[in-house]
Amino acid sequence: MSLLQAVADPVRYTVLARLTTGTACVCELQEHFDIAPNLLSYHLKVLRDNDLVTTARRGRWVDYSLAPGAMGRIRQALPGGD
Amino acid sequence: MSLLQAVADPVRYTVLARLTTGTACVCELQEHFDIAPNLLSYHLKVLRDNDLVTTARRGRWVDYSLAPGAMGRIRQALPGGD
DNA sequence: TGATTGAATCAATTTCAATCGAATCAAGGC
DNA sequence: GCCTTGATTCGATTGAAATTGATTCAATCA
Repeated sequence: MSLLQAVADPVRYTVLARLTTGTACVCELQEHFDIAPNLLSYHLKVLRDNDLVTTARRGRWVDYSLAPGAMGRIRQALPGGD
Repeated sequence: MSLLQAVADPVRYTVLARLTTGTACVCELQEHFDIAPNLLSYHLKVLRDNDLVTTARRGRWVDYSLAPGAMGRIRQALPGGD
């Protein structure tokens, strides 16, 4: 799956949009969607596999953050993004 | 299909990238791909439906161009694209 | 007007990502 | 240890988009 395809999904798009404002645990991301936890986990894995997000465990919770340079890489993935 | 999803397809991405350098007829676009003509036509229709390209008939041929503001709309469709 | 070429449309199929359900893992509290 | 909670993984299913094959359209030329 290409970087652009990873971003194009509505759920993953919204996750990225949320993470631009700062770190969030899965449980908080979960509140933004009416989807099963395992489905959100699947989408988060796609973002991880594309190095768009980083994770850090905090006790029982896992915090997700935008990966450094993620937005730049996305912009450069556009047709005009030399 | 969302704007981002329209751009994320490899064929449509390459078409857009080519059109950033100027107008091209379908027959020329065809040379860039090893796909059937009707399949290319399908992808061009997706781009048309998303107002990313414009067309102009020139005799037997149809010229495709980037629609005005297409790149701006794509950039604004990104998570950080306010 | 009949043939040819470039392109678009249509119906049917295939393919792959999104979704679902159940099981598993990892950490903390009892 | 056992239970609960937050999160991930696994296998199977679904569904939307990509692809195929055949047909139709539009314009030019013999």
